[in-house]
Amino acid sequence: MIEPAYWLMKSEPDVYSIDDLCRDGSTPWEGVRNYQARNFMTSQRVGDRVLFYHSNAKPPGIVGIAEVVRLAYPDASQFSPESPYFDKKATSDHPRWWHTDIGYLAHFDRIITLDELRHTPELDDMLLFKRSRLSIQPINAAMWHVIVALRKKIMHR
DNA sequence: GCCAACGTTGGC
DNA sequence: GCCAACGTTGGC
Repeated sequence: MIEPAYWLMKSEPDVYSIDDLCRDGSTPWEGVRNYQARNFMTSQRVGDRVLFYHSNAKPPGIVGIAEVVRLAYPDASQFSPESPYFDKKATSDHPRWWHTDIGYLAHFDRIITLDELRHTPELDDMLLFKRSRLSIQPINAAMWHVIVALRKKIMHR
């Protein structure tokens, strides 16, 4: 059996939230226009696990899990002059931007906030803190397990 | 809404 | 290939 890889993917809830993904079941992860994020996405395989992160949210944090349901294919929006994601240097023979499809798995019972992630010593090496603008990033298996365990932890205030 | 961080573009 | 200008991300 092949082990899945783990990822963190950011979305602004005002644009596309985990509730939207829950409603849709799955969605094409269109519109990524950062090379490193694209390269990570093209290396995703069906069955890989995804931490769904709400950025530009109050508070920002991980709100649930999802999975990769379709391998990367060319992003149609790069070819549409009307689209805000249009890229005049992309051609159908040589697409520049690719994306996978992401499927809903579950909401967490609570948000695991950025602040809480920062204060979890096992997560010190998360790219989230070092490369704050990278919207798709790999997560190692140990971190994945720490995070999914955190969601069951009861917060004392 | 502000602004620091940082990725991209394009002139040279 | 450098780097200034510019645009975007995303926390606060």
